[in-house]
Parts: sequence; C-alpha cells; structure tokens
Amino acid sequence: MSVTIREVAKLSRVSETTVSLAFQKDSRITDKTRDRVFAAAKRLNYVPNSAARDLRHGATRTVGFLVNDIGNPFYASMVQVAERTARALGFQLLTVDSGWLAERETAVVEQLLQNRVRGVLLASNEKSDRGLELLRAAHTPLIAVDTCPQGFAGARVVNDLERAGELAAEHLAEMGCRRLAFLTAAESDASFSAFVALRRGFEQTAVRLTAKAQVVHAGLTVAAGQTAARTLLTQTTLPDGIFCANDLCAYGVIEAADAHGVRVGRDIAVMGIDDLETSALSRLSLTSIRQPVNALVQTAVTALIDAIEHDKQPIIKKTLQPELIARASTRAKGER
Amino acid sequence: MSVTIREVAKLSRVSETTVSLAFQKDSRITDKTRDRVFAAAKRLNYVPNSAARDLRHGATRTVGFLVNDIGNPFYASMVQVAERTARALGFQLLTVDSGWLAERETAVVEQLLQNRVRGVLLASNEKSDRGLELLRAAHTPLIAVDTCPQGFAGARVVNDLERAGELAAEHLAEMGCRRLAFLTAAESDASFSAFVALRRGFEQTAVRLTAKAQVVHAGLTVAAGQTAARTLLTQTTLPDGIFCANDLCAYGVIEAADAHGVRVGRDIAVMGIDDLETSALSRLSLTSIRQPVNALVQTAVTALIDAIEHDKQPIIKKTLQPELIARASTRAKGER
DNA sequence: TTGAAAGCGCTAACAC
DNA sequence: GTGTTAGCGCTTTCAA
Repeated sequence: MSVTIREVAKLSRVSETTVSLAFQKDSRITDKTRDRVFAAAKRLNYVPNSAARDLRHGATRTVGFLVNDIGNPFYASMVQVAERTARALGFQLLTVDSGWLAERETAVVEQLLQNRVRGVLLASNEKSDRGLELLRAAHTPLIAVDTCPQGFAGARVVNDLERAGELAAEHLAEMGCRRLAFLTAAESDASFSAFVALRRGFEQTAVRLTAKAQVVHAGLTVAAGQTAARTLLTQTTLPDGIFCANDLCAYGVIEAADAHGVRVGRDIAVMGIDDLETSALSRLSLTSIRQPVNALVQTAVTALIDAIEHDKQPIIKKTLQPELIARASTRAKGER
Repeated sequence: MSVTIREVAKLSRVSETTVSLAFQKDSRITDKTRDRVFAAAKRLNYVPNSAARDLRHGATRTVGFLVNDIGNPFYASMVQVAERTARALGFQLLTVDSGWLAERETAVVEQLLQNRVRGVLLASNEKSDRGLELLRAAHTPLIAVDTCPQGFAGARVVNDLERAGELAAEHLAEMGCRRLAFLTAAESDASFSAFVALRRGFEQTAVRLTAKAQVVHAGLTVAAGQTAARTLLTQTTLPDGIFCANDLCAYGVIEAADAHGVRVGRDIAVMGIDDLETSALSRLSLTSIRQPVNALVQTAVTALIDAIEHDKQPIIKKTLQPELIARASTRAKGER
C-alpha cells in the first residue's frame, strides 16, 4: 500500500522509533538525524497514517458536526466557521448531514462513533432520540449549537429563539400589524425545537399585543414560502404581518405578494430570520433577525475542545441574543 | 477507552473472531450465535472502531472533497450531493475547505492523505501546485469537478465554462449591448481556471460580435460586485452589458445600478452565473447561467468510486453543457 | 461452526 | 541519542 515509517527508517538508516520521534519534533533527536529522516521522508513521499496513530493513541483528534442540511447557506456558514476554529485548535472536523431525516440521523451518528470522534457539535434537532442515546451511551462530549433539542439537558450555545419570536411579534405589532401569521417549517419538521421556540415566543407576544397569531406550515425554501403565501393571500381576511421561519421562505412570500398585487411594506409586512446577505439588497430589503453565527460556533467549538482536552464533559450554557434588522419589508403604518 | 470487540466476545461467550464474523454477516455464523453477539453488543453499546478496521484492511472507505469555500451556496450544494452519493455507494466523505488560500490548500491535502482517503474530488483550483503534486505522488485517484486546474491532464467532470462565457457574450450582444464588461474574481483569485475559461469564452465572443470586452477584478460576493460597479458606473462611457463571475456579484451590480439611477434591463444588462434559487425572484430576475451541479457531482463521485473499487485510475473526461436562463435583467433593446 | 495467532502502522516504555 | 519490544482493535488465514 502506502509508504510506512519502516521504509523511511530503512532509507535514513535509523530505527522506526527515531523516525517517529523526529516527526514529533522530540528534543532527543539531533538536528542532523532529523534532517536525514525528513529528507528520506520527502523522497519517499511519506505521510503518517492517522488511523495507525489514532489507534495507538487510543484517541483521535476529530470532532463531529451534525447538521440538518448543509446545502442551506445558514448551516454551510456554520460548518465553515466550525472547521476553521477546530483546525486552529488542532482538530479536524467531520461534518455529517442528516437531511432532516430520523433514519439518516442515526446512521450518521453511528458513523461519527465509528470514527471515534472526541466530541460532537449538534445542530440537528433530533427526529428520533436514538442518535442522542447513542452519543450519551458513548459518553461523547456534546454541545448543542444554534438550537437545543427538546429535553436536552446538556451543554449548549444557542440563540435565544424564543426571544427572536418575541422580537418579531413586537416589531410587527409596533409597525401597526394586527393580524399576525407565523410561517413555520413543513409539518414533518415543525416539531424541531428551533421552530417550536420561535413559535412560542411569537404566539405569546402576539396574543399579548394584538390577537391570536395564525400558524401555517410552509417550509424553508423560496418555493415553500411562495406556495404557502398564495393560499394565505386568497383568504377572506388576510394577515397583515407575516413572520417566516427563515429568510428564503420570506422571499417566497414576497414573490407571491408581488404577484397578487399585495404591496409588501404597505398592505402587508413580511419578515424572516437568518439575515442572509441577500436580504440587505434594496430590491428585497427584508426585515430579518440576525443570529450571531460566528460567535456562536466559535464559542461552541472552543468549549467543546477545551472539555475534550481536559477530559471532562462540557458544561457551558450560553444564550446569545438575536438582533432585529428592520428594513422596508416591514414599514410602520404611519410611513406608508 | 471505548468498548472493544473483546468485551463483546467475553459477554457473549464466544471468541473475538466470531464477533467480527457476526458483524460482517458472515454465513458461517449461526443465527443463534449472531443474535447472542448482537444482544451483547447492544447491551455494551459496542461500535466498531473504524481506525482499527481500516488499519487492518490496509484501506479506508473514505473519499475526500476539496472545495474553495464551503460557505458559498454553490459549493455547499455540491458537498451535499457528493456526501449523499458517496454514502449510497458505501463511502464516507471528508470535506475540506481551502478558503482560496495556497497554504491551506496544501495543509488540507496533507490532511486528506493522512486520513488515507482512497480518492479525491477536486473542486478547488490550485493556487500552488504543491497539493496536486502530493496527491499525484500518492497515486490517489483524482477527479476534477466543476472546473479543471490549469495543466491538469487527469480525469474530470466539468462544466464547459468557456462555452458559458460565450453564451453570456452572445446573449448580451443579441440583446443589443455593445460595450461589454466581465466582472471576475478578485485579482488574487482570477487566475483560477474557472475564471480564466469564463473570461476567454466571453472575450473571444465579445470581440467577434461587438468589440473588446472590458475585464474588471471584482470578487464573488455582493459587496464586491457593488464596489466594482460603483466605480464602473461613474466612468465616462459606462458598459451596457455586464457579465459577473457569479450571481452574488451580479446582485451587487444591480444594487449599485439601482442606487445610481441606472435602470437594469434598460440602460444596462446584467447577468451572472450559478443560477441561485434567489435569481429567479421577480424582484431580482437575474439572467444567469445554470450549471448542472447534481449531474456533475453524481457522475464524478460515481466514477471516482468505481475507479477505486476496480483499483484503477479514473479516466472519465466529461464536459457538461451550461444553460442560459434569460430573465428581465437582460432585456432586448426592442423590448425596452 | 468456531478459535488461536499474526499483523496492519504507529508510539511509548524501557533498555542501551 | 537511538534501538527493542509490546500492543492499540480489528480481520483473516489456518487449524480444530
């Protein structure tokens, strides 16, 4: 197969130990020997085998990251930050994608365990509890990021999504809206804690400030928002303030509203959450809620790796505050 | 550390061999023994250690994917498709992100080699040749996807980006534009083959149909397109047809044009490439070039794994054709 | 049908 | 400062 330490040892006329020590920059090795070893290694294109090293060490230098949908820009940027943070701390990141599916979630958790990841970042809300069970049974250090699975008592670095829901309802009420609606994820995904929290915050505040809010199962894509909004806009009493479970969905609502001749920001207020780069474009100018993704992921990865290095369970419980970014899609009545 | 095959063997009162065989569903093991083994394994929460397995086998079941920027939706969706395709074929995917940086590119290639990936999908255009050299020295099966590094003679499944550039220039010319401009990546990244190919196709066709095209270094983000366009729009003779190296950049151009009172689709035509979901929104309605990402990645991963399974180098050379999606951002003079 | 033993590539005692 | 040796968890002859 591939070049081993043995061949490097042979070529540089030292023992395997010496080669190993040279690669670990052990101070016992002379510069001269080290150079000889490195020269041989380079000539042979030797690359250490991490499986062998890990096996010997009894531990890897890998952390896992479980996300729902890596194709979604929100998760993709989390993965990017996580990878860099982990790398800077000497760990590699193994990202797996559950695709919002229970069965795949267990499959990928199993994959992480087979790979003996030292810790796991959880940004996937469990459909089943099986994955969590497995991780717990393995005593794998765990940190929930972004949102926290229902009934999960462990460490977390999360966005205050209930507060985000409140912010949304408060803002819409303040802008003069009286018939609020929340467009959440598809029926099958709406039980995920993120959406539950958003909904709770939104509904409670809506009830307090205006009236009972309508909840509609839409989805997290432009197409889903569009479809849901089409139905909504043909109702006899249409809502005048719509909060979507993400920005993409809100784009779909805007699209449908435009098509129906309903003026966004005048007849109806629309807002989302995630604050994607495109939401700031003046043509969309979507009011959104920004989540401090970078800080979130950096904090989580750092805490996770710290726990790993100190051989303890992570205990961090941090809640980051969302920020409302008001734009033209939700203008006050007076300004209309 | 973690539970090993030995403990499962002990609990189920068989040898380690039997446990191993049982897990491989070897036909020599009786159903009865198998059940006993599985029961014990479950009780102990045994999960096989893939490092040990791989070491013994002398080979992993992992393929690597090297991308430039996983935060970019275009790459993110490639990763998602690659992961699923690989999983379906019994391989796991190890994704690494070069961040467009030469040094990181070599670092992550080294990481892939240490992990003994059996093959690599290359969607990162090399800044240095070092990464490629390493991979070649290791005889790692390699397939370039999306675009092909300069001077790379190996297997590839690519988009015909030169043709994409032609399509863009042809379309703009047909729409009546006479002063074309190409907004490419930042100076430091513009030598990547993808942008070189786009530029070549665009310039050659522009020269043939209209006049010499202007080339401007912008970048691949909204902000970059906006900045570049601001400069461009204050020129004495501004271009009337702009082709951007991706959709995000084009959004930035539209934003700047709106701000300058230059009417997109009337005074100026703007188009991009990638055809992001948001480009179809009527408020943006960005003409773009669609690349068959799913087919591309599926084909590449399948070919790569096929080569791996048959212990040969991949030889596929496939070029997929881009498709122009005309929208309102580039309307014909007559329709204005 | 099951078990004993060797070895994948590497590291860490321990000896020299 | 360098070498010898054992063993990480697993699979795979080969023997029983």
